Amino acid sequence: MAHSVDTKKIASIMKALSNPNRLDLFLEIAAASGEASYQTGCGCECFVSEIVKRMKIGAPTVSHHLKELSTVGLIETERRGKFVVAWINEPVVKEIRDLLKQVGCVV
Amino acid sequence: MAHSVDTKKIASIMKALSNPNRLDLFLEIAAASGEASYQTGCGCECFVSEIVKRMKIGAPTVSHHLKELSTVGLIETERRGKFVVAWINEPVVKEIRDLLKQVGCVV
DNA sequence: TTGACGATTTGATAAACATCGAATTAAAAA
DNA sequence: TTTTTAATTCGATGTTTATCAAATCGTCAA
Repeated sequence: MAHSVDTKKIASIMKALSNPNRLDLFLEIAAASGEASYQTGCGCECFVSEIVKRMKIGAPTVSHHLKELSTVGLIETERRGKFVVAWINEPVVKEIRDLLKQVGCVV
Repeated sequence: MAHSVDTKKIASIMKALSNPNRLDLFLEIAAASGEASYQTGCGCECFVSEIVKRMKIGAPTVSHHLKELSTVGLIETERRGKFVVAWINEPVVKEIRDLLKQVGCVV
């Protein structure tokens, strides 16, 4: 079985998670999504401004990272009045998970 | 449940997979490992020189990518006479897989 | 309408990266 | 020993990247 994967696409997703701060941001969104779904049924979204406060990088950088995560489809965002909410885009995460499942010894 | 993950470490693994050629290389090793294990029980290793021929980048670059994959623990390599063999290091792959399992809506 | 606040864009800069050709090392074959 | 082949190291180069400060935009509340 040949490995016919869209390498460029997968690589771009990996790249989006390859910066510590951006990965952190991603995991914060994931965690907040989990909480939201726990509290509200399944809000599965969180306010970005809350996360920004907890992070050690400035708002412009966060904004930049958000766009990068969103460009490769790992998250989705939406403006809600003054604020922005973000949530994980499951299918893309699953794509990576599935790829990694096929990797390695078949033992 | 807080997300207490070694973000730097995970990010460095993601970075190792964030270059298309390097990801390709990684997947080639994975595929060859699978084949080897199928044919021989579980050789789980492959000759790098074979892979190099199939790729569109030069040997120096491949060498550099191999080291990068190996530094973060995604693969292991060993010289065997004139050649070098490589194989996937499962535990590290599993680490990533496990992290992604926890990501997203809990639905 | 004006002020305040969250978010984004712009411009700049320093650091990291991918890649290559040339030189070098390691090991086998002649 | 000399030659060939696989792999690595070195040096250089052009590109991408993360980050910030300053400026701008969008939205709401006085």
